[in-house]
Amino acid sequence: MKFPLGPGSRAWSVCWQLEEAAGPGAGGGALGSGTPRFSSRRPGRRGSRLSRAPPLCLSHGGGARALPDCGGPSPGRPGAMEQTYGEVNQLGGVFVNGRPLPNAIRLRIVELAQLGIRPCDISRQLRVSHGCVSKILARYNETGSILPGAIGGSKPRVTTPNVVKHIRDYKQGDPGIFAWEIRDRLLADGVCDKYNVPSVSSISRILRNKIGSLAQPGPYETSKQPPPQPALPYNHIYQYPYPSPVSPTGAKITGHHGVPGTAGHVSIPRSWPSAHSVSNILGIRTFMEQTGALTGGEATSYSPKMEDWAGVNRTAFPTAPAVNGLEKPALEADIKYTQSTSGLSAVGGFLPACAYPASNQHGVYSAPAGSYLAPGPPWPPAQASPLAPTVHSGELAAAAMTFKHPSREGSPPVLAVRPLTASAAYTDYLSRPRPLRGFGARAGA
DNA sequence: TACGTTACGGTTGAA
DNA sequence: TTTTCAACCGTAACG
Repeated sequence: MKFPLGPGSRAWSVCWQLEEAAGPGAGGGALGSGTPRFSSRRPGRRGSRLSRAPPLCLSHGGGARALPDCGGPSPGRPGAMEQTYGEVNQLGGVFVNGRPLPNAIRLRIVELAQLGIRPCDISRQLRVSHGCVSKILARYNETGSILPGAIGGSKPRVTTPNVVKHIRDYKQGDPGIFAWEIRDRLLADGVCDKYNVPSVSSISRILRNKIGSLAQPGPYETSKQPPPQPALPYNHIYQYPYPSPVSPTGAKITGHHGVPGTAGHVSIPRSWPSAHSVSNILGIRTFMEQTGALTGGEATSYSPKMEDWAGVNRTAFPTAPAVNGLEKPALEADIKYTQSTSGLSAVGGFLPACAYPASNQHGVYSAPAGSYLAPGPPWPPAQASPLAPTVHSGELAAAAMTFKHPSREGSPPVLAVRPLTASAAYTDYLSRPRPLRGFGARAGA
């Protein structure tokens, strides 16, 4: 199902502002009465189902509605037509195709799994497809991060000017050198490491295209100015802890994302192949602690546009002040998933522990997370679940989270303990590392 | 029934 | 400014 909600927003802004306290009896939450909760099963090939779904609009007080009710500016964002598209999956959950689930939901998935709830139950309870639950849990088990990967952009260039210069030097020094020899020398000289060394074909292309005429000075050699580095093809948060301490530009790799370090010219490709490295997580965490961002409450002056959030995707992180660049996503969940009760408002405090700042979920699900869960009849519908009743969003959010699987690195887990309402015992209980059940558990086992 | 995998349509952002 | 490309997303279906 789709519900168009507003034009002009790549910053998706699903305008479903659900009843905050929509309980089981509150009319089904986002899915208003009369709205079919389930997309009809569509035979035939996969993938084309979404676009055929009838449009829905989830808006304040009215639950899901047909299209005409969906227009109108957002109360919180004057002038912005909070009209965008969302869809309802077979479980009645709302999602935006192509966009990550809200961090609050991702967090809850992990939390519930840590509480021993089966993934299938999590799937049903949160109304998220089990494939998604599986994916998130698997990723969490593998990386310790609940956050989605980096969306968009392209792979970092490995043929940085510095590399090209070295290749040129090698070629000039030995015109008969083979591309593979150049490659080896790049590695041996520390110009590149195994993660960012150009392929032989790339080197050949460089030799052919850029260094075809060795007599010609390189584009960056005519000036003493350092070559303009490609503007950090991927943001700092994707920095990968290469074995080599030297970046292709010779710059030292800074430890933490968001720290401009060498003025943002650390030409480290992002975390290819892994953008979810635990090191990133730890680095972020450490940095957050250092900057005090975790304790920050100043959720002010944040750009409402998710595109402005450096580091949200593959944008260069240093484009924004480091601290803000971190705080913003860190607090995003607080902003976006605010609940009158403790709810999931604490999720922001957990996010910095993850590999990425919050994804572009700003406005994607601009509803309280609890409300996200609220739509539709309670699950299980008519009976008290042996698991669910003990799991309230507030409790969960108040709990401590382990964002680093201890088994992965043999070090104590990094805990993002929310120092609020959780009792010490409960916090301790939750912070105790244990493998997640079901989906993805094997990855961490 | 539970769960891993994957095709699919979609979004995103760098080149 | 627009297009292309390759990454990622979650869903739904398959096994």
